[in-house]
Amino acid sequence: MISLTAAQEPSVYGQGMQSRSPASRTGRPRSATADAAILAATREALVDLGWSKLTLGDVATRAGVAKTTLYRRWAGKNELVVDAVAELFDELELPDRGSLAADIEGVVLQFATILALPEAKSGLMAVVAEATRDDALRERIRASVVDRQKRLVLEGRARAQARGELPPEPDPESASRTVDLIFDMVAGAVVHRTLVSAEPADEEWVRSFTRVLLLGLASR
Amino acid sequence: MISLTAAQEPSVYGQGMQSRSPASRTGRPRSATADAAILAATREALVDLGWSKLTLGDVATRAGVAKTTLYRRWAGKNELVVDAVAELFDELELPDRGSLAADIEGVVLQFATILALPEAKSGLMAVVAEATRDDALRERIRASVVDRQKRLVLEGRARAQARGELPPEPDPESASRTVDLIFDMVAGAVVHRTLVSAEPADEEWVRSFTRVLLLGLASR
DNA sequence: GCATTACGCTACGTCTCGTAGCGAAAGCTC
DNA sequence: GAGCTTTCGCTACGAGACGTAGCGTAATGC
Repeated sequence: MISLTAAQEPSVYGQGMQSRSPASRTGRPRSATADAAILAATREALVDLGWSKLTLGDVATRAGVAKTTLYRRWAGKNELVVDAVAELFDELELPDRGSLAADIEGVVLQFATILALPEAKSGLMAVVAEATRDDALRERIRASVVDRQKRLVLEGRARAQARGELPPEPDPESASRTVDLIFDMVAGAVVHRTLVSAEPADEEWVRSFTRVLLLGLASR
Repeated sequence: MISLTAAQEPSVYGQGMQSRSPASRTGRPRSATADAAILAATREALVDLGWSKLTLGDVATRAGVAKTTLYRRWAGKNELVVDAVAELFDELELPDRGSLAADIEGVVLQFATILALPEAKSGLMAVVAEATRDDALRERIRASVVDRQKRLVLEGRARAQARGELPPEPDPESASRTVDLIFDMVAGAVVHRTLVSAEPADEEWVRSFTRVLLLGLASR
């Protein structure tokens, strides 16, 4: 994550996937410390100010860097916030609790915990809203946030099929659609519960949700 | 917040539920035409510019009113967009198609159709994001958008229980929680599918989703 | 008529934006 | 070390949006 070296040439905006090019360019390298400080400052500003009142100038001051440094690394507010929020999802993992139900409950609870953070709440939804009009931004979100979640669904699904808890799907086409459906149901429900209903997705709720989801998937 | 007229009398910001006070105040009444023009212009601007680049000055120009008129009626961008988007959900209704599955599919499809509109996509999520830091705004969204959807869930549920398609729940407490759960699952899944996955919530998807949901709810 | 309120218009200070230019700092290669 | 390259902090700038104030005028009720 995070660049500091860059994509190809001098290093266009953002990080995306830095190739860690062996031909380390000449010149003064970008400060990795500054990157960390900027992203941390962005999350801090999200908590204090929220999305709409967050300004890049303020973030620069909090991070102790010049405003121009921000503009050299990120194209704008959207990209910066995506990267700042994406780091929150780094620790997301799939625990092996022995049963599909327990595994799902664990993951959903992790997701809910992250989403309960004010910096995730105000930041993530705002960039998703912006992404409706910006394909590059949506792709950035997909790569750094969504895919990481989706991988957990795939792993959990494979594990459950190995256990015999879910029927194996022969048709890869329909299997892919099923994964997409599950993913939208899980992530969507947690997001809606947390942001729109503004109620905590606590253990009790997660248990109820998991039960409905699994019963619906199993009985086919 | 702000106040140029009084607190109660004249009818504070927004329309929310204007009491249509019988004691119609003296003085020149507010133009209802202007209200409609402003909200329509707001939706138009959402389509053309998106949330972040939408300015109140531009909306005023599109609507053919003075900028000051906007500020006299709405506290800011958030409130204005909520009202503009809320009108899109006016036509939401629960069709009686004979079975619970068909009813749900109908409602979900209606919801998905509205959410596919660019003015709904970019506007709704943005205000939801802002509402994480503004209780009054969240309440405004709840009253003008969410509750209208939730009522459909309640109606559909009652109808299904009358048909015997769902077990009646004796405990009102747990019944309420179940409705909340269903609501978060339905609305959340559609929103996530449309905005994050950026795939259309078409008939095929809605059928798959409804089947999983109903199987999960019925087998208890 | 008179009081009251809404409207359109203009003008204003303030803030943020995003960029440009500069000298200094920090790496690498030779 | 010398020399090259890139980044950094800093300052300054025009452009644009914000939200408000003030004015004269229009539309209602008494």
